[in-house]
Amino acid sequence: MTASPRPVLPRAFYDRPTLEVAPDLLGKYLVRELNGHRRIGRIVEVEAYIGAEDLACHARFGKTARTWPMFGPPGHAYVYLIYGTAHMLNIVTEPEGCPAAVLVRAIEPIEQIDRPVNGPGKLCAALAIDRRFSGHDLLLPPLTIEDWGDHPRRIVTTPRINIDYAGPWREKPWRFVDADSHFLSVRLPRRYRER
DNA sequence: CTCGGGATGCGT
DNA sequence: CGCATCCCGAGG
Repeated sequence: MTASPRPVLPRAFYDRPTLEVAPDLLGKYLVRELNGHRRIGRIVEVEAYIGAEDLACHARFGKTARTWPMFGPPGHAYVYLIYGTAHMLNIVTEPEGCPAAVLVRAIEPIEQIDRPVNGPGKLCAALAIDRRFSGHDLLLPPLTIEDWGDHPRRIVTTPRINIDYAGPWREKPWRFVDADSHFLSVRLPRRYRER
């Protein structure tokens, strides 16, 4: 049993302030078409990276051979490799010229996914996403985001993961998670898991 | 906890 | 060019 395609998120969805787009991405469906199949995961954890002033955002180096997609139009992918082992999928937000993006950190496996996806590198591996997707338009196959009309019951914010170097930006509550998901990359503190 | 892994941006 | 650094993951 295979789900049919649903509406792909339009450009206008991404062309908004990053702190609005990020929570709205929770509950949306990341769809990777490969070999005639649709590998699908429900987005459950994201982080916002906003502008050249944000010391955790790669845009702090300006527009470079790596970071150029963040400076382009919204609704495109920015993908990079870190630690030589893990690819990171980011979703470009804000109007062209405003460098910002949302890192997709975890998805819930829905279809055709055969390994853990509770981390940004693991989900890229499971969906066969690498730097060749950097600059890809997310309104077009083989990588899109669909709206299936579902919404998380509870969204919780926390500081972003592994940005201890980012000074004053370290504490900003720019990580957004579906508090009821069992597929997060880092577990929520107990006080958020109850209820 | 350690540590591999490879690209990247920057100082030279 | 060298090299410190990095939005991680696997393994112990």
